[in-house]
Amino acid sequence: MPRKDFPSLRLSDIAAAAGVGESTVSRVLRGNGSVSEETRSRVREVAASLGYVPNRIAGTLASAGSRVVGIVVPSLTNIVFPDLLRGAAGRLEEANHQAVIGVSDYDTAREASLISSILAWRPAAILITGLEHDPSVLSMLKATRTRVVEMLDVDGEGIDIVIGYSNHAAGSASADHLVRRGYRRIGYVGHDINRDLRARKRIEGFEAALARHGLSLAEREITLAPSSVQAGRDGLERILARRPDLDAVYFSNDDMATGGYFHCLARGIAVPGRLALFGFNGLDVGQIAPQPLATISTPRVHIGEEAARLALSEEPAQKIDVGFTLIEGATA
Amino acid sequence: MPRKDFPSLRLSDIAAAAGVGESTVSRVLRGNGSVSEETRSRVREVAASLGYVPNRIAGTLASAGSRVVGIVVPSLTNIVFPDLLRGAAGRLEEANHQAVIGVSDYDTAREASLISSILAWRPAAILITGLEHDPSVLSMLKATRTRVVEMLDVDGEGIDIVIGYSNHAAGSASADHLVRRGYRRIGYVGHDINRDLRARKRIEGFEAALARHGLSLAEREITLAPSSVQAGRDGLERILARRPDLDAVYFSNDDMATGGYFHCLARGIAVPGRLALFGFNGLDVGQIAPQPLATISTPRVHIGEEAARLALSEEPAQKIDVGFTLIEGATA
DNA sequence: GTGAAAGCGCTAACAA
DNA sequence: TTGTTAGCGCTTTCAC
Repeated sequence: MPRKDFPSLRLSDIAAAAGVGESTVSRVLRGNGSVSEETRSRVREVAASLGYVPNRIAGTLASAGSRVVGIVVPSLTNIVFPDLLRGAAGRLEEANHQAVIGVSDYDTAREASLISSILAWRPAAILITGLEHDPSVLSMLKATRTRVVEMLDVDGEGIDIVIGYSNHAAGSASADHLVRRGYRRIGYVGHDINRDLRARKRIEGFEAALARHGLSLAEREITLAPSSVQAGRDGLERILARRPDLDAVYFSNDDMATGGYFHCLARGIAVPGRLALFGFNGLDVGQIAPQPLATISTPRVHIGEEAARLALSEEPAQKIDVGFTLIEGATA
Repeated sequence: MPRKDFPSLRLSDIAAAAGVGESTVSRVLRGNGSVSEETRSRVREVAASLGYVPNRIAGTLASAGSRVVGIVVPSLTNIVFPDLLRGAAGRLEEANHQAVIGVSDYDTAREASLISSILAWRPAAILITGLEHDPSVLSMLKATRTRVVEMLDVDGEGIDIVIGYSNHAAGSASADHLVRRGYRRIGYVGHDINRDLRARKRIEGFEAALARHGLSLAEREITLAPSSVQAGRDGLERILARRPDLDAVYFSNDDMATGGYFHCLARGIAVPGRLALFGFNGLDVGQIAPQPLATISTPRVHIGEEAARLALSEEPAQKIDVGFTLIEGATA
């Protein structure tokens, strides 16, 4: 039964026990400054034996440089964001920094409030997704002059550092591919694009490319819910009920497309003979399926890693397009 | 181009600008203490217009009560842990707390070091997974008297609060189910059980139950890698190469089982006629497949939520078994 | 209802 | 190489 206000060991306790001054203990524990080998080991010993855990709150306040990095993601349901976190957390740990996370649930107001409470910890940097934010975010970030990295998108203006890929271009590339393969009656099965702005940019890019080919989307089916395998399966069923003549369907992402693929398997719809399927993300599950999913793969873990690295760097503001890779797969 | 050491606005700046004392500003901003409506609104206005963001580092140091909760998970690759985080992060946000996360990569030494650095932030509580930890973890946690919640497992001794399910019992229930259905030549396809101790407890429970039925595992195929769809597909292929006569395979989790299912689809192996498949976790993807996967579903988001709630509560140490649900599915 | 002042536990000059 | 001391920005008595 732990208690909250429990006077834990302080630096001065260690100093007293080791018979040295506080600053000496501080030097030893932080490994800087010069301390004789003898005192050094004695202090370490005492600290360890007493189970001393330095108070970083005090340390940070005194040194005005926190080792915290805030990360705000819109969701944890889609594996894309855990991937991003994984990359970032790994790098941060190497650099001896701590990740404070927030989940905005694709809500810009909530994102703003999460950012504001993270800012209260005076983080060394803050990592967020996308380029569209509540106006207050911009002013808070500018005012605190915190290093900011915006991830996963390059279609627009960034605040400081931007690293990602063009969702618009990814959508276009998907359309070009389907058209090149001869598909003409193409439908779209998507999830809530009012909230997921990157999915929206993809379908916009997709339609723009179709238009360049003199085509347009034959039908669209949009679920007002987060993306999921279930939503993809149901969405495909509904769109086919309305337009049984579709020859290809573009999905808002791989989860959705996997659901669509399952629908085809269950109903005996030949893929891609009767219907082609195209996703986005390049998830493991889509690639291991009996027919690897045609999709676009993105280097998510890498983006997280680089975002963390840049966040802690002194590099100037910049926009980095890491690109994407079209996977031909076997469903289109 | 943000700079690190930038003298941000302090409480005293607001106090000066509003023409009141520091303590008054503090009272207003924290909404306690009595302040006249007039001063209150004036202070708020000034603070807002100047874009003041309180420094929680200083606040926490002064009040000795951090609003940080540490969470250490072994991985983010398996959606189970993001689910846990999602549940916990939601509850923490409601309670105005911040989540600091660490990813241990199933390494107990790294877990210990993550816990120790999180402890340096004097968190209100710390959430970890499983009941097996480096001995140092126990002593650190005891020494700091931090509230601890261990999640996802109840098979063993806990430190403080424990919330999860019995992996051993889940394994046993899976075996009982397969045996009841008439399967006798049962194999196991698993991932690195030296690191994933909960997967190990499941297969131990599974074998114990088989033994009670007078049976034993016909064959086992273990990949020394994290679980994945790919590993499951490859694992099933290998185990069948050695023992083509298996009539059922138990997988270490649903990702693995999904891979196995894909292998069967690709090779035209009739499921469950020729081979039954059984997983663990009850993931979305397994349930939406043409044949819903036989598996055991666990309330992961709920565990995360409850863990967060309990972590911030004053409840006594306790162990909560939230149980699990066997999903018959159509693959066994 | 409000302000002054004493810390919270550490770091970082500055001395010695 | 080591100790002393003045803050870091806030919260919290304690006066008024």
